[in-house]
Amino acid sequence: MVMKRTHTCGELTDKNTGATVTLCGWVKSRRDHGGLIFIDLEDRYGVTQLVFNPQKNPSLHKEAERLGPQFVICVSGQVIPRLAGKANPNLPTGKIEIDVQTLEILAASEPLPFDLDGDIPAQEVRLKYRYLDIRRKMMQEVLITRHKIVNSIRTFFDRHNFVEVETPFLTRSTPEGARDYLVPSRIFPGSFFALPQSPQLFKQLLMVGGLDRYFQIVRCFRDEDLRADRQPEFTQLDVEMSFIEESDILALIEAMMKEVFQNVLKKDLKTPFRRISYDEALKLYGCDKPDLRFGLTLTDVTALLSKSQFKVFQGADKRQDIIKGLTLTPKADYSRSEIDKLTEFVKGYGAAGLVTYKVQNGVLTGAVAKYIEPDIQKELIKEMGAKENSLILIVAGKPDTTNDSLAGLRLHLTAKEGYQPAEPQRSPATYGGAEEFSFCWVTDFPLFQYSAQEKQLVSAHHPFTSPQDESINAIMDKRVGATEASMIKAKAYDLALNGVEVGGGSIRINSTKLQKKVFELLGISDAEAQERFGFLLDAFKFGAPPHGGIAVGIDRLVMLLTKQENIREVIAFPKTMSSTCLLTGAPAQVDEKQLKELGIKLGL
RNA sequence: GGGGGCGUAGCUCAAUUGGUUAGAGUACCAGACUGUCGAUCUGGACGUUGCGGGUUCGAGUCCCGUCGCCCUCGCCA
Repeated sequence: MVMKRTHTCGELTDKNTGATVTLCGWVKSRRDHGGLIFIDLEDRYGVTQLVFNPQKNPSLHKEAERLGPQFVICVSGQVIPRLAGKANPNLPTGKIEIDVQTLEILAASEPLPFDLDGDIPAQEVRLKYRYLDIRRKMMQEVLITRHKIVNSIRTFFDRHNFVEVETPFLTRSTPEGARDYLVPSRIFPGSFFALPQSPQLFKQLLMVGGLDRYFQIVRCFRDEDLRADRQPEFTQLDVEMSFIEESDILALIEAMMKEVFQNVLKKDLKTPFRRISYDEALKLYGCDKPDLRFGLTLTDVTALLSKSQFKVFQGADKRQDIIKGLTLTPKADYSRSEIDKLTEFVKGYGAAGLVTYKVQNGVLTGAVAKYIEPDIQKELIKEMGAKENSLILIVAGKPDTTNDSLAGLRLHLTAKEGYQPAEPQRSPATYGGAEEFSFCWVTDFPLFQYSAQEKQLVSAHHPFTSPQDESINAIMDKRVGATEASMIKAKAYDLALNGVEVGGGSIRINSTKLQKKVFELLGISDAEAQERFGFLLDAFKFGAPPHGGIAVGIDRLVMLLTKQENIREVIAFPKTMSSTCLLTGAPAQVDEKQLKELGIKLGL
């Protein structure tokens, strides 16, 4: 194959002096002195300066005057050293320039809607002209890093004897609980495919198929409202293995991450990652994806403060409420308005309010301090590890909202205070961004959660998740009530990185009998189970090996490793917050003819 | 579905308690200029202040509605 260009715009140095070269690229800038014209020619590898000298070649110089920003050109010429003292030390190619002998304009360009080197334009503009946004260095670097990460992952799994298998996009809904994107069937009007929320069932079938070690880098689709770290279509590393246990999966992913960090970031990642049980995570951090880069842990003071006469707290334990809080030291100087803002913050999570005390002269002060009995005050200060000038922040209420709001408050305060240690004794040496990337496994998730909405137990993970061994007998032998069931732990695990959930998985049930029992507890009838995933249950009749796996969110992982604050930044063509594509205008209406063919009548 | 922020020239932003002709930088156009590298200098052109309504002598500014983008709660592993 004959390449048009002999070099890229980033590789020529004084070592190439004298060589005749051909370069292709975009005109980054033209500096026209009336006489000499300098062109910065750019491609994704770098920038090279071209010179047009009217005395050497008048007609070529005339041509160069026509060149505008972002014209695509191809030039041939000789690599010459720049004049003494005129080198540009900021460029790898700064010691040389190209004395152009031939110029071909491959494509002209209209003025761009925004400056590639200027301030980053509004999201509307970036997404509408995403191809121009991608021309920016920053975007290219992120996309290249993403490629390297994915490439490193593929190489890792290939070397460990995994087989990448593609699974269908046109399929049935999998039991993950999010809304499906539906695709109408033309052959069967009124019937629909669903785009997969994940390849969950297929990967289990691959285990039944004896493939033993499967992985896939695969697109998944969920029709839910978006967030800074959520897109309607996103990419997962999907993994499933047979004849393994939970610890095997964790170790595998740790090894993979270590390799990715080494290959892509040139950083040594410490393994094994920290492990924390779901219960412990909830207790100390109020959430199941704790950011362990810093301390500022929560303290449960339900028992103590329920005894108080203060009616916000009194009898909380009897109402099934909890009282938890955190202590900032030394932060008694928070102003009234700052505290009001924090109160508004927790109210955003549905908390009734925020009770705040300052510790001064060994006692609590603040608007509502007088309602707390002296002996309880003393005990509270002790339990919360507070000291002189500490600020104690307390939320009371339903467990979920209390934990949610305090987990949010913890992150909020940490960001606000710049990772300053609140209490070094209880959170040793974990402040100050000492750790750039803090992975942790959250294990021992509950198998079920009670859904108040449905008045029914639902799967915390998905219905094929195996309970832990000690609970299996309980489930099989006797009838398990709702409260007992909510105590059962699953062989399920999540991977959190800097407070972001980047993965999750489980060991699956491979016993038909146990699966039946779990469906029973979930209120799924035999008929319904057969209807929704009968094909999986059938498969399990024919020798299903014990198996389990995990899925890792590639977009989120790339986002964290490239220090981006939004998932859009690591996706070439992302959707807006309202799941539209500003570039193509999708979703869009379709021809009446298309609808008719699909048997669809709009009832808007 | 709820809460919040933003929307002014192609782009990034400004515009005093509501005040008279809505500015700046950059990009664009024209001209000048032989060592620049964010080139420089001179001049020019560029606005339905997202859209619709209202209050007012007067609205970019206040009110109501609506659309778009972003953040967040719910939702979503």
